[in-house]
Amino acid sequence: MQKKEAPLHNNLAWPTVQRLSEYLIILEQFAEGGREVISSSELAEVYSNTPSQVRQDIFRLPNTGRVGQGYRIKELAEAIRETLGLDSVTKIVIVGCGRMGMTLAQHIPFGEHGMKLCGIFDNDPTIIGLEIEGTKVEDVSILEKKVVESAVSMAVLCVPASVAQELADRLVSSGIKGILNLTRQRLKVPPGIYVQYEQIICSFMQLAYKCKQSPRPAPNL
Amino acid sequence: MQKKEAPLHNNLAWPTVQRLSEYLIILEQFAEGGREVISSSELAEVYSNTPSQVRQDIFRLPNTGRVGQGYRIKELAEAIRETLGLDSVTKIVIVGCGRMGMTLAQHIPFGEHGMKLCGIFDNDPTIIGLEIEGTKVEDVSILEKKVVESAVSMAVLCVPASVAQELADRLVSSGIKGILNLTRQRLKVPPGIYVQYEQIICSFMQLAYKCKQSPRPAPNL
DNA sequence: TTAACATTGATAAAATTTTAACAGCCATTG
DNA sequence: CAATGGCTGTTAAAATTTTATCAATGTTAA
Ligand SMILES: NC(=O)c1ccc[n+]([C@@H]2O[C@H](COP(=O)([O-])OP(=O)(O)OC[C@H]3O[C@@H](n4cnc5c(N)ncnc54)[C@H](O)[C@@H]3O)[C@@H](O)[C@H]2O)c1
Ligand SMILES: NC(=O)c1ccc[n+]([C@@H]2O[C@H](COP(=O)([O-])OP(=O)(O)OC[C@H]3O[C@@H](n4cnc5c(N)ncnc54)[C@H](O)[C@@H]3O)[C@@H](O)[C@H]2O)c1
Repeated sequence: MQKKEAPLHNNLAWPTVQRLSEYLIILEQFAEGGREVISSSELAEVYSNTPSQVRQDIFRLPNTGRVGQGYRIKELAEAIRETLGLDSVTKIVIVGCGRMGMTLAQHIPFGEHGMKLCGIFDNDPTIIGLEIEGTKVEDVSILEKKVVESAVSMAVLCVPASVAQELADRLVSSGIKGILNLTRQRLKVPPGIYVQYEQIICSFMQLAYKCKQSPRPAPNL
Repeated sequence: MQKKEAPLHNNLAWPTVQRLSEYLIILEQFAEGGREVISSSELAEVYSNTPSQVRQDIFRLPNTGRVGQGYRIKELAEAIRETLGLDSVTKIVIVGCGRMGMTLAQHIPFGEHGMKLCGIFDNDPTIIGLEIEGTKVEDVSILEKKVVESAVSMAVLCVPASVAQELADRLVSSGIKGILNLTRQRLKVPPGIYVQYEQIICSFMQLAYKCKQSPRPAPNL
């Protein structure tokens, strides 16, 4: 069975993109544990879907598995990164360094995923100047300057909702390409600029819906 | 045009559930602003989808809009909450009160969404006893006892990945129904228990993929 | 060397989700 | 009071996504 030439337009289904990003986390964990090869059924077992779906998701990726053998974990991870656009260093900035912004700065291993944190901004004088994981918090007044200078492509918004749109506008006019918006404010952006919304409370609601499907089980201590 | 009787089994499509939870956030913001009525096209404009999809999503909900008039925001919000399973108070606990756990405790308005935070647990003596937004951090050794006592139905895991599975097991054996897992550890749980995974880094990756579709625009200051 | 085995790559069928279309209803206006 | 216009509820069609299936292939063991 021959692998077809890679499709010109790597246009993946959105659900596939979502799963691929999660597979990557799983693959990295396996790799850390020293594992070299994984099969679609093992990955499906961990992810809780089917081997068929895993193969279908991986099908479009440039890298090939070995028929009968499974996938080389490192190669597969690299193929996913490349396909998602994380092959070159993706520059990002954090805007708003309160509790949330600081947690992200300290805790998300950007480097491990082909991204580089190259700026943290706030407007609170007591926060400006703090150094977090090697990055100094800067005054938000120089946001545009820094974003343009470093050709930053993505930003995370962790400011109060009331100023989110204003900062989004400033980011967009500085040439940013995508915004990860953690505030509750829905943003208006021009076409060609992408916004990804993320609300933990929504995950709770979705979980509540799942839970509603069956009654609370009895404790089993 | 007659509204059909409510379907017996309110089995919503999963993408619909996801959108409904986001509509709710939007509706709450409109309500705060004093708005009383909203049309499917206005909601679609803010959410960035189509009026048709909005109507299709709302279609199965018990509450009715007024033909020609739009939806009463409060009624619609209430219908969504009810459908998602947030009509009665859903009890939740936070497990792990480091940076992430603390941010959630302080920042997520559980009460506004039909949920009640009724416990925060950690194993660090310097953290145990702290009071966060009116809830004391307790020793994780009494986790099972408290979960059973209060009939808690959902938990958020914000502990190090290395202890995530162990704590998930303890939660499950205490009768928990759903786990919102913020750690990178994929969890094994028995059937009938639901896990919702949430990784901000995955949102970044998904955003990177969106951004890859077109080149970075020139700044426009 | 050959046969058995496990597992992918690929395709086709099934299922789900989105989009489109429009009849019917309610408020408003003259 | 009748006509108009806006917008929902509902259905059906289109598009997308998931699932099933199986030939092909490298590996291992006899
Ligand atoms: N998506 C989620 O799940 C989630 C969870 C928690 C919080 N949040 C949201 O994240 C945002 C931040 O939350 P937080 O807990 O960090 O709040 P916070 O108040 O601790 O932090 C906000 C930060 O923004 C800074 N700021 C205010 N105005 C600014 C401006 N004009 N320019 C630059 N910086 C500015 C403040 O100085 C502060 O440091 C809020 O909108 C909150 O609702 C989202
Ligand atoms: N999903 C995301 O987007 C995201 C973002 C940031 C962090 N995280 C994850 O969230 C988790 C916590 O991150 P953090 O920044 O809060 O780390 P942290 O180290 O600040 O907090 C971990 C807390 O767990 C407590 N803990 C350790 N062992 C425990 C046990 N057995 N029982 C109870 N409590 C215990 C520690 O005392 C500490 O307070 C980590 O797994 C991290 O990877 C996820």
